[in-house]
Amino acid sequence: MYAPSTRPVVLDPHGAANACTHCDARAHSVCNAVPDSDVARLAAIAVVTTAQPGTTLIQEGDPASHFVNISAGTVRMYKLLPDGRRQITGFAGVGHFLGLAVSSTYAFSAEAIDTVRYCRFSRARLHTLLDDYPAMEKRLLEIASTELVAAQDQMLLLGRKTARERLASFLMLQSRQGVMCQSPRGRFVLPMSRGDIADYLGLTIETVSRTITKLRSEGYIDVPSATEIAIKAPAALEGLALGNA
Amino acid sequence: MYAPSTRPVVLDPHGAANACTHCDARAHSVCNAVPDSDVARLAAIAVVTTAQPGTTLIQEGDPASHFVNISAGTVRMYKLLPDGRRQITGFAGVGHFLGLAVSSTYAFSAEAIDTVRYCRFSRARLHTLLDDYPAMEKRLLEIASTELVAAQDQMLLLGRKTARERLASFLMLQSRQGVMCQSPRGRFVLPMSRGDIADYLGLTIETVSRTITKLRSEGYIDVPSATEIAIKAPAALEGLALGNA
DNA sequence: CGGTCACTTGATCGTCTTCAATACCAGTGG
DNA sequence: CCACTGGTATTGAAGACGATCAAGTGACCG
Repeated sequence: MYAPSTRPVVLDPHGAANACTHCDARAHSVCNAVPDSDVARLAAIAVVTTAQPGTTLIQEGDPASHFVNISAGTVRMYKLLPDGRRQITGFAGVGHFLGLAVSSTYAFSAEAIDTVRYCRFSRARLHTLLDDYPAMEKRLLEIASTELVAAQDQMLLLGRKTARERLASFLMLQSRQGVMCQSPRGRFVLPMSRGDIADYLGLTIETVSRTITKLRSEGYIDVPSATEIAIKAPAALEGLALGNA
Repeated sequence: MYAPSTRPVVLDPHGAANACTHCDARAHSVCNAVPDSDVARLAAIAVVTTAQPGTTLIQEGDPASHFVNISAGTVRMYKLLPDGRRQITGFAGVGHFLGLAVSSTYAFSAEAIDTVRYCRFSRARLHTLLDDYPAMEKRLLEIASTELVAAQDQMLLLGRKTARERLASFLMLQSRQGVMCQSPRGRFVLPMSRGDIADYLGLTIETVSRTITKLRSEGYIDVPSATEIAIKAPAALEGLALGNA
């Protein structure tokens, strides 16, 4: 059904329509603004692609010719300074929509963290669709607003929180997002490396590692493996995230 | 023409229509999506208000019942931690639009820095207008996207730049925005206090003050008075902002 | 003038960074 | 089965940048 590699699968309208109808991301995404009956039109302009870990989906400064919708995996969005310092502005998982831009070029880069399946839409084609589905436009505004709220939270974190509070905030956020997919209560997998976490929280790898170790030794969390986290005291950790000592 | 105090001036359609037609903010704002001929409809739902310095226009957590459009003055948007730490997420000047929210409550607060004149629109009423003017909806999406790009830049600043680089970035940004209104080349007025700048850049008042002094003594800028800045070496300062030593 | 308030300047302190070494884990090949 | 390798994570010690605490300056205003 889906393309196993980077080969697009768009030319068979029925197959493609099914691809959209049964897409894991559809429920959480822009696409749900299009009714099932018309989903073929959406499918007709979507190019389904798979990206291996480390692949660049969007490159800062490139012409903003496409939108991207994630249907599996996790992506990191980031900006770089000329000397290589990196700030990760967010992680995008299933259902997330990338590529909103005012100017003609992308303002950030996006890379696959693990194996990522996604749909590419030509900007121009999606815009013509938008005229027929005002609900979709409203949905885009909703998405942009949500991102804006998240960005403001992140500014508060980066500007005013301590390393400890940043990690607490981050782990609580991940646990909330992980809950949808992961099974055991309060336990989840971090798809990103310590380096990614550091560049997301405005810290160094060492500080992230030390702080996680400390939170573990204090009984807030369990760390079964480097990529797994279990939150043992969610309320207390949420308190930490908000600055309660 | 405009209300001199907090008294709304909406009931005279012709007066109100003129208020919108000749509004300083119209050219830069959402309102330019509405044609001159229909501007009365916009004016009919706008409540023009004046806020004294320090007044709260929007309170984080309150029901998000209104949109706000600034027609004169400057506003600071911010978020607080329970213990009082503050992060200013942005400054909004003439033409800026506030109040985008997904949830039913505002995600941030907004206060007048100087005397601010603004229009309030009921969320519900503006939404009905939006159905008649899809261009206005597009404009809102554009605005949200622009804000998002600015937010990402600010995350890079807060997470990865030094105090020196933050001040350089901030001054360059202010000079760009000031250019529209201020007369002499590269010279402008900062409407906000050192404390506001500090809370915007994730620093303390002392560090802001010291860093400005240093930039002055190094010949990058002139500081005729505490609220005035003249940029003497724009290119070099832009370089600083991007990390060139 | 005396008061307040914002800003500036100075001295000390602490958190996080930097530099460096070690541990760990998965994969590969002897 | 175990040594070897490369990459990632952890831990340790020293250092730096910005925060904190504290005093001093200047402008505005009754």
